[in-house]
Amino acid sequence: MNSIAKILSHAEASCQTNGARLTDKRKRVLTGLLKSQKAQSAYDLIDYMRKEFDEALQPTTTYRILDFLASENLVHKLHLANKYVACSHISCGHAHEVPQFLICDECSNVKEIGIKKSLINTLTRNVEEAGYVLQSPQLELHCLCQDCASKAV
Amino acid sequence: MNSIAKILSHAEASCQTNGARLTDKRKRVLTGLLKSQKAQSAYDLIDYMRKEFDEALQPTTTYRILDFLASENLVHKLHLANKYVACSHISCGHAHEVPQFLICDECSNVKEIGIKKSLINTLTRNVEEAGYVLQSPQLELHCLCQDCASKAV
DNA sequence: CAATATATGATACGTTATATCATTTCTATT
DNA sequence: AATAGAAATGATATAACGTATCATATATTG
Ligand SMILES: [Zn+2]
Ligand SMILES: [Zn+2]
Ligand SMILES: [Zn+2]
Ligand SMILES: [Zn+2]
Repeated sequence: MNSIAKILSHAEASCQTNGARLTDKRKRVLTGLLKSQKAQSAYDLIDYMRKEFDEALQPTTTYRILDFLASENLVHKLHLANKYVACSHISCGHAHEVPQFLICDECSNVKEIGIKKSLINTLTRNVEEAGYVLQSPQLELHCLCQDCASKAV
Repeated sequence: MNSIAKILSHAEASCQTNGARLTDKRKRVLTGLLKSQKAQSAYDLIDYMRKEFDEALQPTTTYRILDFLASENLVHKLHLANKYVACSHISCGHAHEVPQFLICDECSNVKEIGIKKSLINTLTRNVEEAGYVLQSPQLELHCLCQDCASKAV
């Protein structure tokens, strides 16, 4: 079983646990995002799906499916870049932690890393001191990836 | 001298130091953002300026002016919310630090606080461990403000 | 004043996202 | 299997966000 098939079967199991339906269409969109190996805007993804899989998606459908996949933690929405990226940890088994995204400003490469507990604590404390309540500690950071950083020298 | 006039004179001085021109139009846009007391999208601001000051702004002009004000650190762009907010520290005198924004998901209220050095260090270390280079440590966090949090109980 | 740089006006267009209503597919119950 | 209700998808239109381009006006400098 290749890697994508394995991820899909994990995704399917995870949805089943939550009483959610990973339909064929949703599965194909997820597969597209996985194969593309990068963050894509909804419209990027529409183009990609048409070119690579000859599948016509409308904006409405695409956003709906991406929202669904995000609600199942199979896909993450990067608010900073207006893009969507497949979760890097679908087949890990463990519960999904709060993600932290490193977004390359040059090439849109995205790395998903876990946030350290201590950092979340510090953040939460900062926010509380300011009288606010933290809703989601998901972080998105403007970065350069290794490749682009080395080129930029 | 009322508070806004005071802020504007600081802003003017700051621009002069940088060899930048705070034109009348730019000053009026900054005044609008200051008076509105909250984060606004470019189009929100266009509406606001028309209603409150009977000033017609085109999108192009508005974005240009907002970009200018942001480059002078008089206004900050919130990438997460696609909104702009007047800097809270224009008349502080001290050099502008890397800001951290607490954005109320309910009412769009924004609080600007400084990032603690230790937090920046931790972030930078995390990013380096992942092989990336941090471009800007500006943080934008989904929160609830005090008012909205108390209502939500 | 003339030459240059900076700022603004005006029009069009491209991208991103949602609203709305119709149709199809799935699920559960009889 | 038939039916009814829920969930998913299709289709069309439109709203919201942002930029490209070229023309005009204003400020700065020599
Ligand atoms: Zn993930
Ligand atoms: Zn890169
Ligand atoms: Zn500021
Ligand atoms: Zn609020």
